[in-house]
Amino acid sequence: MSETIDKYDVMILQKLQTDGRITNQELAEAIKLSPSPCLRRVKQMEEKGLIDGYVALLNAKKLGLTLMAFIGISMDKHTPERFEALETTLASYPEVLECHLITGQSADYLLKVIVKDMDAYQQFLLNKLTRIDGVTGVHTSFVMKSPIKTTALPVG
Amino acid sequence: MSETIDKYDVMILQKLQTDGRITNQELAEAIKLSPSPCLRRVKQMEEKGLIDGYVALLNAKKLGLTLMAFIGISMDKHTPERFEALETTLASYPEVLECHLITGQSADYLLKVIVKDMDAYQQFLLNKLTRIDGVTGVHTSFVMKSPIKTTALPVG
DNA sequence: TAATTTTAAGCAATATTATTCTTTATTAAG
DNA sequence: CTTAATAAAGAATAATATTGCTTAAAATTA
Repeated sequence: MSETIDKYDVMILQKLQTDGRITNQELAEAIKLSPSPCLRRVKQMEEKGLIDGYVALLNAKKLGLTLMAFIGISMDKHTPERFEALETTLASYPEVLECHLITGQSADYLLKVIVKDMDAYQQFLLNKLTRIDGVTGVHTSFVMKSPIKTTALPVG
Repeated sequence: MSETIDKYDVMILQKLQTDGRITNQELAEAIKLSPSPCLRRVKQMEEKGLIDGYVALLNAKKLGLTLMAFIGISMDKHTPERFEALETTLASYPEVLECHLITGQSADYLLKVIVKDMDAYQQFLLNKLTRIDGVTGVHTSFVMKSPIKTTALPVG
């Protein structure tokens, strides 16, 4: 099992992180390799799980999703049951983009949430988040702007 | 200028947010439309800016990026110059995936950072972050796990 | 409601692109 | 060096995207 990532693989990954719909021919040209070995490398990295998948990134503002927030959540008990129940419930809410279990004294979970407006946020908070068992504290930070926003991981 | 998003567009966006490399034929089939109007809709939404782009999502763990952190940053002065300088500097660091200007008393900025290990994190903190002009406080929360992690915005 | 206009879908032909197989080259080990 | 293994290149075929044209559906007006 060759777990080595050479310079060609790195270049492929960098390109695909920027343009996930680049044609194999263009990709091959960009990394100075012919199409067939280029495609083989891509497929191998997909199978290895290095590439999780391909997605379209949408423009939140143009879709009317103007309010983003990071929400710190504190729990009463730190039991696996509490955590699992919370995670399952949150996973069913499409406005929750991310949920992270974090270290630190101020919160147990950190959520990234996106909604239409402040009214929708209020609905989310009152009707969804604060109704989850075990949630004792909620601290919201609204996003005013996001000068850096990338899905590209630092490779190489 | 038709700013209306109908049910076909919604279905297209939902599909593309899950599989950005789906073929136009498969996409057309999925939304029950023939390939040519399907492609036309996709192109239109790309031009309108509803679709920002397409990217490959990589597996951080398999790339050896095992440590993710959210970092709250406090600034001495809240002047545009300070903010711009910080943002420009941060944008040059590939380990910084996101940078958000946020509301709240605990921090001015919230960063999402990914690095190889704790040693790399220390290097980032000491050699990069804390050396930026105006940074008075830094509070780190490490990510233990991320049960929810999607780039798909709630459409429709 | 009927006629008209507008808008979008369907169809078919062409151009691109992906994919596979075979051959050739490069690299590593003995 | 020679041999074996690995990967790249090339060429042929299959799949897909793309375009222009025709037809249908929807919306508007009289």
